Amino acid sequence: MATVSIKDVAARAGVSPGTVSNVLNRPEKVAGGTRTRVEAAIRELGFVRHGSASTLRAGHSRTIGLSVIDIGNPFFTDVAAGVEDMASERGYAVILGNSSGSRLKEERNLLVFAEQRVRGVLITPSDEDLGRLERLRERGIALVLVDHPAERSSQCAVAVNDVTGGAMAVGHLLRGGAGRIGYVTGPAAIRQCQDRRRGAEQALAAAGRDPAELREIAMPAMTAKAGQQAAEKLLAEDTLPDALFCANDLLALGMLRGLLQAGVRVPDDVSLIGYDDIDFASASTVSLSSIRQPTYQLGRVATELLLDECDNPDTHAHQQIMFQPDLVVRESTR
Amino acid sequence: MATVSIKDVAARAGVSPGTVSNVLNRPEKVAGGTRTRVEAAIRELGFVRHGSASTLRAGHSRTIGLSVIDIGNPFFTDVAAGVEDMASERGYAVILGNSSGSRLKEERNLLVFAEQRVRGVLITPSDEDLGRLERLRERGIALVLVDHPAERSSQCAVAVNDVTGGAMAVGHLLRGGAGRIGYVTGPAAIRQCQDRRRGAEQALAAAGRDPAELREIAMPAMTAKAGQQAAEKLLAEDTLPDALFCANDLLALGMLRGLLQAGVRVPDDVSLIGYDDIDFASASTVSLSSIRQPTYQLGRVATELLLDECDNPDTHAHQQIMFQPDLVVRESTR
DNA sequence: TGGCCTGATTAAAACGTATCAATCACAATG
DNA sequence: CATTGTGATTGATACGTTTTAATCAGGCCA
Repeated sequence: MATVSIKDVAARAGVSPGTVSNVLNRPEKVAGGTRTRVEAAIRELGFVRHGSASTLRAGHSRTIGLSVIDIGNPFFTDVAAGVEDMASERGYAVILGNSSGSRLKEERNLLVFAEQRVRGVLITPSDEDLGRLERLRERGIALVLVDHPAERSSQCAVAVNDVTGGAMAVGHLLRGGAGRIGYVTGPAAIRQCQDRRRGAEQALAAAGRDPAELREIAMPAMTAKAGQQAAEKLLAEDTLPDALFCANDLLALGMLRGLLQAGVRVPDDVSLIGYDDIDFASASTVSLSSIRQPTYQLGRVATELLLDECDNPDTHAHQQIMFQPDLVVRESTR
Repeated sequence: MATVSIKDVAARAGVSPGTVSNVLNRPEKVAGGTRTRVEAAIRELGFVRHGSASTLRAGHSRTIGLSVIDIGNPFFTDVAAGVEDMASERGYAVILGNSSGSRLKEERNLLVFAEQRVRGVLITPSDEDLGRLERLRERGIALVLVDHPAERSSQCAVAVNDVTGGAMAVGHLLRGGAGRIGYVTGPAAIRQCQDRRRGAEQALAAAGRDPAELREIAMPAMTAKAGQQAAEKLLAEDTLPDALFCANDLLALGMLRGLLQAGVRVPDDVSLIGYDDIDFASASTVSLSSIRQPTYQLGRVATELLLDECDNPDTHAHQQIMFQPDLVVRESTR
């Protein structure tokens, strides 16, 4: 209750409040003797700076906002870990917002961020309408898009090349001698699904095949359950494809289970590759080939860009960073 | 840049700043006509309340701190989702801190929370020394322990009964006719591991067996990889146990893979049960029996308790809530 | 000795809001 | 009509910090 303020510290150390503020913010400006005296007073009184007062006066805070689509998804969890680590290294706190893919919740998160006067916002937008994000920048809030390419060069963005990833996956299947290839994907609205399909088609074209050959099986969700349903769908048909590319590992794991239970051998009868390389990809009974993304790194770099923009607004050059994914070959592909 | 304040709104609506503040905080106190006029002005000017100024003046914020041990663990992710949902329903923002099991990082998180003058803190403590948490309460910051039983009745806590869970798991194995039972666990310092073992021993005793029969295989980590290593360890011996209880699902999935690859049939040769019922438990090739915990609910209830303590500090009665886990029987056990 | 410079310290103002006592308008009551 | 009461609104103040200009104490040089 008895909240101890900078004044109490000043009184105890026999200096003025301004000096205490200086040892807090520009220690080099204050003489050695007084500094140690003030630091002692701080320790003795258990003073901790009132962040809100500081923010109010200084005009900016030491927090950033992070808005993700689904905190339950291991992909975003890894990103968040990267963000949190980098932010905490630089003395920033992270306010977490989960949009659950809902535009309404995303708006609400952004409002909270604005109220808190966060220094900047990291966001994986829940849809393609980015106009409203521009309004943030007008308020002086820095912005970095995460796992989404920039629309214009006047903003920062970090992403992983999903087209390349799709091409890697299907290229690998083709090198394994695959004939008919299926693409098991999620909702058409999801950009990542589209990009990965484009990559798959490019790989087919590069191999002198007709991209239209790619057989698409679209599911309403990207979960293991949906993957198993996709398997049932395929098994009800006359012939199976030689190889399957799943738009994420959850779909692939469900598919794997569905196939194995029906007596289909993986990879002997059907090759199978996923995307994301989540932990469980390597732990499944037939370990899963997949496309690895530098997820944690994505979070770290995005945060670094954001803080750079905050700390050096004039010299800061907006960057659009595109990471490249990696092919991870395991047992599920020939 | 041109940040619009409550004064600008007041000028536009032709009222005093105090009235605008009332519209914001106690709309029922202000006459209908002026209220709509003020609300219009707010909308037209794009005013958003300055959270820091509000916090500074009011003496308390609309944020809570959440400190977890490992944001990469699906268990904590689910908890965080529950926290985030409940907090956002009640108009609170969540500041996330990841301690990574490091005491130092935990301290740093708590400092950040204190600076931000969070209304309360939700924490899964990284070790058993809870004394320092008391100091938070002295600062007037509410506190709820998450997934950790309270030490005294003067604090709130929510947890899941790990002893019961352990007993459920081993009881189920015994009913399936298991003779020799193994317990695959993590570091001894982890309270959950100890509690689950105690439950397992109780189940043995209740069946008229000697608790000392329980064969313990301790691993340094609780990951799928560690689970597979545990399998190798077991397979190197003369005889396998009839049944295995793993302290979490990651260990169990690794164990499952190790056993199946060695040609051991599950559940025909060995029954296997895990703990946590993570998503992937049901998606593995032989779906995994497990102990389900109300994880998301844990986060929601913890947040509810915390906000109750914040909003009704006088009538608030500290509660220690202990949830009960559920047995989920799938294919991996007889 | 007087003037000037430098580095350290201080005093005071400002940030945007919430709160509380005071004021106001006006209707109801005696 | 005078009084009281009620509900709506206002004005002023304080919250804890940062920042800027001003002050101060010495040291240096002429």
